[in-house]
Amino acid sequence: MSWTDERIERLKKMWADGATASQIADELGGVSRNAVIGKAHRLGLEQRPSPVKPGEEKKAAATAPAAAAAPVKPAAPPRAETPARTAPAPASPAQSTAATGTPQRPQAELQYRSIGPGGFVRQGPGDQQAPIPPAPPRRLVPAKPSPEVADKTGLLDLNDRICKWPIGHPGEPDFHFCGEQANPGFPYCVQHCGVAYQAQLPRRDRRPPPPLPYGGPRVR
DNA sequence: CCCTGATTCGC
DNA sequence: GCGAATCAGG
Repeated sequence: MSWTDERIERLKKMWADGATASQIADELGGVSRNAVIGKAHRLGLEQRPSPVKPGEEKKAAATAPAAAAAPVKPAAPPRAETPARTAPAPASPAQSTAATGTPQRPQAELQYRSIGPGGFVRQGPGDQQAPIPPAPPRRLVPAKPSPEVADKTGLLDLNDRICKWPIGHPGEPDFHFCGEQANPGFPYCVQHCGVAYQAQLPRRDRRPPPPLPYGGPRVR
């Protein structure tokens, strides 16, 4: 996905409105939170209360205080809205995480509700939330352990002392865990620790093909 | 652990 | 210019 004029406009607008980079990324789609932040900075728009910013200091800048013209900026947060607690704000279907069911940003005072391609509406605490459709009736039944996993180390067998190295892939019928004696202080046995923990090389010299397990790129 | 924005740097 | 990786605070 590329940065078309429209997408840049939306980015600017939402950024100015105080949406977080994640919200913007979700809304735009096809880009990561990092991409949004990177773009925002390249566009020059920034100056936002950052959790990591406020205390600005340099290590090597011990001397030469005169050189800097000392551009003092008040940096008054234009967004002075009081975080009025919104009563139970159910996530809209578009933004709910189906699998986990966990609301992603319940603390946000502004939500951007998509109204289709190219549009969204800002929704403040006072606004009405469209009623969410009731979930279809479901009866949950316990899964029966398949014979393949009978003797293997399953999720429920995990504890601090045994190796949690996954064998196979989640969802596969015989997915299980290593189950060996764990290396004390580590989640894996000695052997798997050797695979899991490797010296950090400079990015330049790193061998891309990452070690197992999983290895699949994160999918959204 | 989750979140956040900032920064770096290979591409 | 782009954005993943990383950093660092809450």
